[in-house]
Amino acid sequence: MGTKDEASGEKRRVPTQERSRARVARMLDAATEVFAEVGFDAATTEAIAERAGTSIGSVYQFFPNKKALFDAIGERYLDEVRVLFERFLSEGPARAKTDWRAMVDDVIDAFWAFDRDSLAFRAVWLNMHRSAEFLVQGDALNREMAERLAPVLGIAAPKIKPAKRLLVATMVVETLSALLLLALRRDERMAKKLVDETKVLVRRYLEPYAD
Amino acid sequence: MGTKDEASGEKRRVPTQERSRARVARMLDAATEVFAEVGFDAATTEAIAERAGTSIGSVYQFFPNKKALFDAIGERYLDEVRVLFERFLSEGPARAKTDWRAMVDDVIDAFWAFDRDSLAFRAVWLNMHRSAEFLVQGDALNREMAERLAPVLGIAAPKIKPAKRLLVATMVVETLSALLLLALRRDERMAKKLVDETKVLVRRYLEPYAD
Amino acid sequence: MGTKDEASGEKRRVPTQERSRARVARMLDAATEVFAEVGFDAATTEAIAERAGTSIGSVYQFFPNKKALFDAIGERYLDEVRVLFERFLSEGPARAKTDWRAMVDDVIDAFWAFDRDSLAFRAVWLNMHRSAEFLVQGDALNREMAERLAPVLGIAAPKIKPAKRLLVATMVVETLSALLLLALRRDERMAKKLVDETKVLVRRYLEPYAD
Amino acid sequence: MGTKDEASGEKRRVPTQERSRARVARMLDAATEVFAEVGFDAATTEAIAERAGTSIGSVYQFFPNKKALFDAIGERYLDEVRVLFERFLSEGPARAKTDWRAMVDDVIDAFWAFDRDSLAFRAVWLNMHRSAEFLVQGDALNREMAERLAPVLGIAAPKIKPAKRLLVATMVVETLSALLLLALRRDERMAKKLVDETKVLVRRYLEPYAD
DNA sequence: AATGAATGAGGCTTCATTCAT
DNA sequence: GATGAATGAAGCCTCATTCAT
Repeated sequence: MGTKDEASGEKRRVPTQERSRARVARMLDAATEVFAEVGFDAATTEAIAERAGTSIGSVYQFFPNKKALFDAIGERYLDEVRVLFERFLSEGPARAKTDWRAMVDDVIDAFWAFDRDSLAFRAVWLNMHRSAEFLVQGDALNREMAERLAPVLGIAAPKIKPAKRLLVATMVVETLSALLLLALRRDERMAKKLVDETKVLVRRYLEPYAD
Repeated sequence: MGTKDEASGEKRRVPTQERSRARVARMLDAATEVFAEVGFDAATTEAIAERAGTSIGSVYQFFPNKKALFDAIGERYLDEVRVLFERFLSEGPARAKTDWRAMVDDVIDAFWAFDRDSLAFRAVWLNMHRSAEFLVQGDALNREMAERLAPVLGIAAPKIKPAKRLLVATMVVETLSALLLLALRRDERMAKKLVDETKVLVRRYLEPYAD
Repeated sequence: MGTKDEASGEKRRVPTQERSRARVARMLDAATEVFAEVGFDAATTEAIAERAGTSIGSVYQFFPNKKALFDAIGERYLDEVRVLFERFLSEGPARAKTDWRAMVDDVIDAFWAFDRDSLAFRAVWLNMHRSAEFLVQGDALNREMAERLAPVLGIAAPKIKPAKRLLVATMVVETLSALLLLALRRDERMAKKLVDETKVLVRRYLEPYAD
Repeated sequence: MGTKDEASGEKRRVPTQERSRARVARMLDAATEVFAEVGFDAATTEAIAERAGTSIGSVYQFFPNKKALFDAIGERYLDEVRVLFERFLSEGPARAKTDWRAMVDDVIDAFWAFDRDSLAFRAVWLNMHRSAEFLVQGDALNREMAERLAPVLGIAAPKIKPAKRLLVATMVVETLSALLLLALRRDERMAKKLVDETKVLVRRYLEPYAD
């Protein structure tokens, strides 16, 4: 986990050339968009290649099959999420302790901003439930996020018994995903309301665990 | 709503004979299973027919296309959900007022039991996000559930301003769905923990709105 | 030829009951309409049964397959054509001799009137070219019509050598069919012009053969 | 007209490479044969692909659907017919005036030779009457041929009032098609007789209009 | 490495025909 | 005899994947 070389073989070649790296990035961007827009099955490799400005031949040079594209997107999404978490963790335990309520808001805002722009969130979470094969990958993602959240909770909500931390983290991750996904398909106004109410929900849930 | 002749233009025969009715029920059961297992796109009409113990020809006698099967499942699911809600509503507003906490638990237990057996829940919620076409149907379902929940909240949580009731109901519906869906793909032990924690979450969320 | 029991077995049972006879007639009418409207392949047996006010089951009681319906229509068309010819033949050779020009006009008018109402002409000639199987049937029809026309020509156009009579008759039949078919798919005004010009054409063609 | 991108929305690739062009030509040849042999509906795309020595996938790379193949054949046929007409028109009005009888013979001979080899004629005229959708295309072809013939008639048969020219041309085109089509399905000997008699018919029809 | 033409398995759907009631 | 539900073969078309250039 987190070390590349995933599930379906993901990558055939490690792109050493700079140009290749950029090309692969364009492919992933394109795939993310297409998967987010029409879903995994309706997405055609041709459409992805075209939007990436390449040929399918080139796509298959780096990804053994369609699924590998999806996996790579998940991986990249995770990488970005890791960075996001790193940021909050680096703010120091100090803040988590004293100001956890505001921190919850910040985290939710950060994810909301991130998800709205990147589309990766949508692509990943929307298609994760596709089938058994995807679930493994999906749950892995889910679990990693929970694992990253757990230590934060350890500080912000010290009353949670260590053994239960992962459970609570999982609850939060899953709830947050569902609600942001919902917000994503509503109009601007409603989205804002949903996001704000999500903050309320998470705060109320964690409150008794805090302090 | 609830009177047949839905969305995708049911240009097909309406089952009047007893035997046909049973057959159609078998088809819907089969479709529910297959959609729940492999997702809408990966599900083949052939597989559905086979599992239903009929021929594709017969399936198409009642459903004009694959999507119609899904819509019918959604409709049937909604019908069952309506019954579930009716039950709680008929218990009288009395309980909602005094004993709303226990009532939340009961509702969650009821849905959990229901969802675990029927698979319809899984089939519907998992595939609802597929595409624009499905979203309409999916959000309609979502909205109907929220609308049914809203009045209950009106009694149990009188502090919610009427204008905000639907928002809160939507939050609960969506959160509940996400968490039960999660529980559904975990093992027995973990599922129980998740369901229990879900009760906690919902209660805490509603608490300040109650009384 | 002309004795029933054609090609694909045509009829399974000879309808003795009056009711059955009427029913079969309705089926043929329906088939004629449908074949004329959408063509043989696009015509569904179900549509034919429905328009005939029966069930497919009943259709198959009298016709072993779809093709048999078409053959029966051809047969019935031929019967009607025979009657038409009989009429002209019975007017006596006298007229053919002295007044053949007017007779040509009458024949063409008669066919035009007949074809426009009955639809059978359209159904038969339009679908006759479908495939090898149909061609046999179609050419048979063609030939029978030519054979009926030949003796009339023998009188009206005595200069045609007997050996050539069938050739000329075939020419006339085929030309007439093509032009009436064309007229049938043009609007009223144009149709009239075409029919009139057809008379001119046939007259000019036969003129040197006459007298 | 004549520039590609026809009717059924050629959303497919335009063959630029030499190899592709040859492949497409093979597909059209195959389609022409199959359509001519069994008719449009009975023709299967698979059969066409096989006879063309390719896969259906390749066929669909260039033609969005079966109908597009037919349209392309019609278009190609028209192109060839145009060339044929061009030839006669370029012979100069001189001949049409003095020697129109021989010219009629030549035209008929030319078409007969052309139609016998190309099969396109058969494929097009036989299936043109199929349905409303085909009629448009079919009548367009019919009309174009008549329009090309009209000016020739203007010279050869100056007695036809300009307003009537198109009518006469249409008569000739349609008659000629019907008779050549008939000749095509008879044996060699009979075919020759029919073609010769066709010349007689057309000459006699036009005679009074000439000079 | 890049391209994109070629392949063909497989999915959805229709409809002629059968047969139990 | 009549009905119409049931069957399943077969057709059109898509699209993931390969491979020659």
